[in-house]
Amino acid sequence: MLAYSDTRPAPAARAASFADRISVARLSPISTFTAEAEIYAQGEKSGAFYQIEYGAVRIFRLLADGRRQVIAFHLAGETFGFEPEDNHHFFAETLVPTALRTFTQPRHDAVPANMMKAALQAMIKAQQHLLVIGRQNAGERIAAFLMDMLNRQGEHDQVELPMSRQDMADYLGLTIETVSRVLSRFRAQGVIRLHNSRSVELLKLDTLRRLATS
Amino acid sequence: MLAYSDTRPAPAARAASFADRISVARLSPISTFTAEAEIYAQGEKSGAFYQIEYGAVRIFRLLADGRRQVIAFHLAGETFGFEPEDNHHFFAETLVPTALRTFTQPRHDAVPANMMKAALQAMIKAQQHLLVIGRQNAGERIAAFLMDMLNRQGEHDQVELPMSRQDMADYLGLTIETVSRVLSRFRAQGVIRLHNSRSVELLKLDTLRRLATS
DNA sequence: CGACGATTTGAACAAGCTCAAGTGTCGTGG
DNA sequence: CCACGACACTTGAGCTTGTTCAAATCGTCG
Repeated sequence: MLAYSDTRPAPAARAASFADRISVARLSPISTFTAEAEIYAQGEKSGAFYQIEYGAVRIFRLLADGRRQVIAFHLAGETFGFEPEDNHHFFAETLVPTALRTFTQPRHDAVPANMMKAALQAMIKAQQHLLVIGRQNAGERIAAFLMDMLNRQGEHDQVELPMSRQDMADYLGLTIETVSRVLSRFRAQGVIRLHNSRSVELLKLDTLRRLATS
Repeated sequence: MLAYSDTRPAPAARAASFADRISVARLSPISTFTAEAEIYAQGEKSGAFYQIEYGAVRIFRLLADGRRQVIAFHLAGETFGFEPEDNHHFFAETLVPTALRTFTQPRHDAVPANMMKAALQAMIKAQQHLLVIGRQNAGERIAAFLMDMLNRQGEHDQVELPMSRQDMADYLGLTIETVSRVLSRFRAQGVIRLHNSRSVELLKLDTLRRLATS
């Protein structure tokens, strides 16, 4: 079993916050997935969205020649799967064993305000990520990624990575080798400590924060 | 006056489609801006969103050292300015003389479905752009950009660019020199023809399409 | 005509990629 | 309990793409 699943119980408080305000919450079924399982595929019929009870998910897109861009990672408590059309524009797969609560999208003319807000936050997040990928160098991208993961995990200086180096590389628009080299450099500089390849301790938070927002 | 404004009347049909379905449409005031004018700034109070009557707009973000990422360009008929919080996350500026219709966001619990759809489409667009910037090379990025502009302008093979090379570079995560070199290469290969630096004729659409989606 | 800003072109450089080999870790089976 | 194999990750060396810095050209406007 991956270190991630062992050390990180689902943050129940955060997980509940969204469902509480959705009237159909108690009707929503929960499905469980093994690690590396497909949740939906690009082009597939959409119509539902999902909240993660526990586990982690990657949303990504492929080019014809196999190049892959990971659009987002989602952790326990977060929601994903909103689509403007009837079909999914991306693939969604689990990283680790994962349970999802499925919500069916209202077919009415109006949409709950908190759903709108969740969608808009996903949009802002994607747009912020554009800056990282478009204008920051490898070190800055990794720093931004680590700070983002830290903020979402609520620990003081400990980050558990549910994804592989390849996933990180495909999220940050880098190669697996560059990701590895930057992490090694950070370790050599005393900026981080790697307990194992999926567990990072952030030793110099101010350095990382300065890099991330350069 | 820029060639863009001279040659491109506002596409009235498309411009009307959104406003028609918004009940407050007839109450919405219109404001006009000169070229290169600020519409709103990052951190500024938000609460309204905008539809372009005529003209064009860039949405962007800055790093401390001046690096800039253009998140999106918006043309006549399109909407922008949705925010999940009370403050703008980005800057919005006009590229050319522009008129905007301002809509005040409903403060209710529910949001019109078509507003949700517009927001989700902006999200998908940003996420698609991540793939371009994260995983495509300079030629592919320019090709994708030209095809996108073509699709939004409705012409058969003619694209008018309301933005400078610097804007294009900051949108595509490249430098101004690389943008210029790729365009020159495309011209040398007979893929495009440059009437002037802001007006492009697409001669080999299939080549561009293949590059863009490679 | 002349000047300014935008764009293009050239040459050298560097960040990150590719290809290749090495190291570590974990699960399985003897 | 230890050996083995598979796979993920790390490290190294050379190369490519796109950047940087610099200069030339173009277009527009007074």
